[in-house]
Amino acid sequence: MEYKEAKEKFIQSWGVLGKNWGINRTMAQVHALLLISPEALSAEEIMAELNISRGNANMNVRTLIDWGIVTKVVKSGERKEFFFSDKDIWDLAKQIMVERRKREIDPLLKALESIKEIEGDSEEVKTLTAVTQDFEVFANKLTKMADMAIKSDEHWFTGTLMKLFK
Amino acid sequence: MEYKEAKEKFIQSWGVLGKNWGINRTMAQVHALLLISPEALSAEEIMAELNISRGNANMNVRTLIDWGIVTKVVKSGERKEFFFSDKDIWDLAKQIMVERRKREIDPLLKALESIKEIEGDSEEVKTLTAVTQDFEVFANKLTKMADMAIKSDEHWFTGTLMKLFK
DNA sequence: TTAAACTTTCAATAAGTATTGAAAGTTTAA
DNA sequence: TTAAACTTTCAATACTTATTGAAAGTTTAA
Repeated sequence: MEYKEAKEKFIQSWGVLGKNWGINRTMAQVHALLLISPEALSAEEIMAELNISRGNANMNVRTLIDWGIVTKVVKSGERKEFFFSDKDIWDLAKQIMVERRKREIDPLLKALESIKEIEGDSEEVKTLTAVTQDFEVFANKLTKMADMAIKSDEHWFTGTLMKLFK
Repeated sequence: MEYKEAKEKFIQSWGVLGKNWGINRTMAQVHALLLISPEALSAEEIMAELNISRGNANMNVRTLIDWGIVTKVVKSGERKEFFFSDKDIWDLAKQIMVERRKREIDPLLKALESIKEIEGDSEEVKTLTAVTQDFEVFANKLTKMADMAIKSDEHWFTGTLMKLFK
């Protein structure tokens, strides 16, 4: 397979993946492009590679920077900004976990917490209470796992945990 | 808090959660409603509770059945169908894992597999190869974890794994 | 059979999201 | 300063996805 074809396939696949997981397709593609680029790229280069407008490129790059998975790079002698993505897939997964947890899980748990004390003792109340509490326990376990994974310096995921599978 | 308020809060939260994870909001809400209902509900009841049309209710219930997280129930003496969702949050998580893996991860891994052998030895080719292979390893590990979790009869998640955290 | 009770489909349309591109804003070199 | 080089914003618009509701399809009791 030629490089060009492989590159396009990778960017396209990453875009689909992102989309399925609630990330804007273009944002995922910009990220894919930076991920496979040995050197940092300028806005112009991103625009050209992905055939997107300046505004679109800017907006998505900025969001990736907010998420902490892309960094601005200044090159001496160059006026424009360049963008680079760390190539460590584990660091990437960690960042995404932190981000999504902050934006989604934490607010959800807060909402569930407030539901906890319902008045009454009908079957309906019992069911809602049970489901809510079960889910809370489940979500807290996931959060704990993620926390541990995120905080560990060594790659817990591929270390401690994976030993279980041999 | 009153039951009605708590119920609405739960359904609304579940909808937002679903949306963030690539699941249609209404489908998530239908599921939430069935999850907290002690008894199976009819299409009519779902329509009334969520203020949605017959077509919409039917379509989303059917998708939930396809996903294996909702079942049809027949009540003797009743002509219409009723719908019920298992209340075990772990079974639910398992089903969702199976579903999403089948639809998303497997095709992605297949695509990455095909990228593996690129021609050339430039920096660009090296980077693309490295990123692809790293990701493949990572995804395979996640898949393996999910597999193990899914296949285990006892609740591996809350058993074996959780002992690590104590 | 048949007709009432129900479920499913699907074209039209509403609602939600992403993208563009030009104008406004900012930074830098001279 | 100023103006060129660049970045950011945002209203207009294109694109995508979800929803409706009425018509078509199916099942069941008599």
